[in-house]
Amino acid sequence: MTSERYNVREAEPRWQKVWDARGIFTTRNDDPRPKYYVLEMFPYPSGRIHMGHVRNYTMGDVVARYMRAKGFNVLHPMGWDAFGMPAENAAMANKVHPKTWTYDNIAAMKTQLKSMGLSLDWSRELATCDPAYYRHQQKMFLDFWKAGLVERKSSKVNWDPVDQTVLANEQVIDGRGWRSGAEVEQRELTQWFFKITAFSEDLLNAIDTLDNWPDKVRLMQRNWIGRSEGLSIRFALAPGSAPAGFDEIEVFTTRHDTLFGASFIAIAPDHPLARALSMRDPKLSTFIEECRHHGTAQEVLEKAEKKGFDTELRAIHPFDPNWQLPVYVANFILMDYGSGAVFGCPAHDQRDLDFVRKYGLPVLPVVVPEGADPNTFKIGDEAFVEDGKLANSRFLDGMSVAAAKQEVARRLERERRGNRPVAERRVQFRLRDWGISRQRYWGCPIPVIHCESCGAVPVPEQDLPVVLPEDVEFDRPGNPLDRHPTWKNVPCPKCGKPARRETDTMDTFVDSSWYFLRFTAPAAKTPTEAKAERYWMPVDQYIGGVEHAILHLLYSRFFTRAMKATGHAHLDEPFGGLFTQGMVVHETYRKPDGAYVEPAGVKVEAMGERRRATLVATGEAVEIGAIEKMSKSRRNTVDPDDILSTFGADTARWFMLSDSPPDRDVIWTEEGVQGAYRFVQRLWRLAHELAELAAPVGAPRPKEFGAAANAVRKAAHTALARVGEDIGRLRFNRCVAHVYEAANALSASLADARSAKKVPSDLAFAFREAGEILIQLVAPMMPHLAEECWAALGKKTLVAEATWPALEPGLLVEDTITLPVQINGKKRADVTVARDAADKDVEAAVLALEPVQRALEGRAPKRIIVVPQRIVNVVA
RNA sequence: GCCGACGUGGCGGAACGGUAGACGCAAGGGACUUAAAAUCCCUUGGGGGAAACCCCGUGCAGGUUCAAUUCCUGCCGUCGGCACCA
Repeated sequence: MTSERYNVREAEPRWQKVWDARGIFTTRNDDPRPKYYVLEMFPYPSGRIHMGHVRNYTMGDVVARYMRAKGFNVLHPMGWDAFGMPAENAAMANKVHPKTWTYDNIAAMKTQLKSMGLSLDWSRELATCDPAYYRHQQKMFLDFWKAGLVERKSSKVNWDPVDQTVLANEQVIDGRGWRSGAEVEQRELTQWFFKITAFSEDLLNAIDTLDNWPDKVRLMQRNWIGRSEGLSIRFALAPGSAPAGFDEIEVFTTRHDTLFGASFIAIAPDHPLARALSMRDPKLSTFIEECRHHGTAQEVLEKAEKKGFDTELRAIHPFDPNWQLPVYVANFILMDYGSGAVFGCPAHDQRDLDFVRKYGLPVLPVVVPEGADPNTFKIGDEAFVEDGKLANSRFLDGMSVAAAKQEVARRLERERRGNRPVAERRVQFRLRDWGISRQRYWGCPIPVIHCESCGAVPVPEQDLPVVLPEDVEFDRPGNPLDRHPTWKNVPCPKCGKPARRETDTMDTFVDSSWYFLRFTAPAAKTPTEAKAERYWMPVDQYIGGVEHAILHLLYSRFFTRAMKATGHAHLDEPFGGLFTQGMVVHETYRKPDGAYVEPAGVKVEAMGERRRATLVATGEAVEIGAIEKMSKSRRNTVDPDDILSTFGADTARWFMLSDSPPDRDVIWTEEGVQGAYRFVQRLWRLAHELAELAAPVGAPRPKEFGAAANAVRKAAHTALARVGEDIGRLRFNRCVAHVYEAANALSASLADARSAKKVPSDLAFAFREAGEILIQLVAPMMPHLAEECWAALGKKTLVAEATWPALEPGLLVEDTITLPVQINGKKRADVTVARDAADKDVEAAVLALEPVQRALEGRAPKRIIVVPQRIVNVVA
């Protein structure tokens, strides 16, 4: 028995050095073994890692180390999502250059990540702000352009009229600019777009092939793409009142069955007709102006009060020339979707219903529930959106919704006006093209030169990369590129006349849409290197936060397709397996005056069942508040550095894996960390105790095992089987539980052996075998401790390089099994039978049981359900 | 507002439709110690009972089933995303 303790601070750097020196995590592209590519979403270099990173990278590292032990050539790289707004904000606030700030942060975070003992191939490190990276992005932009996947068009941005600058959605707070406080306006800018909608159908269909993605993410992506089949209908405008050039409004609808319930037509505030009308109607012009005084965020627009403006134009119902519908301009109609115009059927659409209640328009139900009387069926506060039978709809009466849609489409398709059908069936997607222009400095320059005679001209390939100029000032708002004298003004590559560079940079989502491809050959002179790309792609396991479930993943799926179309990749889907982890959350603490206090400054004590918190510095009582996502504003962050230096990487890693299912939030608690640390020490002691009683390394296997030895082996192999299964599914919290169970069993056996004073050779062998298995099970999760214990067991090799132990399945099979016996669905007894007992024999054994006899009171049972190997239920 | 998830002891959680609460934490009791820490052992969903054992319990209200934490419907609460935060 040893009274020493495991010195984490000494041991962890020591093992990290050993791994480094042997270069065991550097991955070769020409390794003959099967490949496995595991990747965690790369971090934004904010300056310090946070607990979310610790969790994310621990999970990936467990997978990487496990797959390495299973004999795969594992790629596990790391890089930096290094462009973005915070660097510019820091530049404005602290007068530090974005580049300096970013690279300092990278250096600091790299040190932190290294202290976590992650099995990363640092030789492949990349930063997206490095011209060596973004030059390839510029090249691909040009290739995409040639391939017809890039487009320039107008779109809306948040404009701060005081700062004269474009704002991100997060910089708009309650409709006002975050710095100036000025009311934000929408402004139209001509911007660059990637034509992601060219792949709408394919991006949607291919979701079905992503078997190793969470269902919820697949569903979210499907909904985001939002395919709907509907009808595009041309409503003629009543003659006389409409501005010149406008004689009809085209609407898109998926509810053409409700056409006879239509009460109005609504068009978007930026619909061409609305604009034309506003020229002659100052009131409408004011209304449209009001609509522009929102940010561009969808959430804000849809939460805003529904408002409309009656244009006094009238549209003619396609089935009845005498039926006229009012035309409104409405703030909830989006120009981006469909044709920017809808017909409103209030009885069967909640938003339309709310709208007509406000403006006093009629509500006529045209679909009624099966069996309801159309004459008495009334719409109250809620629209009827379910299936039913058509009513009040002339030739559609009595039809189902589906049949009515068919009939309406059939009739209107045949009808022609002005040499075109009045309606056409259309497939509509909610997905919009990807606007990539950002009016900011710290991003990848868009390699285009604007010339008055030649238009937008691609920068010639030999002039790539277009490098960001470093002599920029952030003393005022706006994009410094736009006011840079020499960088901006260049001759046109085509005609040589004075021209100017595109000063917009790319959305940072572009940077992160192909870094996983670049990792396969990070030094290649082209964006990718075909052989390496074919070998490594797709990423077998991608791990990151759910908050990226839609945008980042969808953009990456698009980008990979676009790279395939331009010869830079060979496949469509970049991520074979996806796992979305939950957040790290923590209790909040507040002083009586309401101010938040950091956990590091708070002492929490248990008072029996209750807990109370006090300030360490003053002893002042602090209120324990809600558990929330770690954030600076709530001051409930825990600095990974503090944890790593106090308890070590293994403790932090173990705790991150142990407490919650990885796809759910984990609550960081001081007690939990203490518990993890205790287990680190316990396992270290266990290894040393085992070493005293276990057979030496390489001892011959006994021919037979006694009961005690068998029990030890069984515990170890059971854990081995379960951990293997659960790591494969990333159920790390269960792996942890299995390790605890194995350790508990082994501790108990050791105690027995010690009190018996003599350890027979079969048991000594079992101790060695079980000890090695246990350490190997722990190794992916707590790699430093595992090396230390491995050495304590007398091994001269590294556990990081050891092959995963072989399972003996025979040890897991029992001769007899004990089945729970239920009476009327409630467990009342157990029955032990032979493993392969026939159902009949099981029934007989169950009927003989005393509690069953008692319950039956001499009657025959109504039914007996025997679920083989699981349970027996007697229905009395 | 729309889309998606989640809700189980004092706490984190476990449970192919089949024994609800594995495992950990906390708490209580005990051993060791001059004492504390560390360690080890025992108890621990609620209620009833001397005990055998019984009753109640997985956010709420229903439903399907021999059997529901699990499937279905509705509601309540919390969280994530909503296209310029990353």
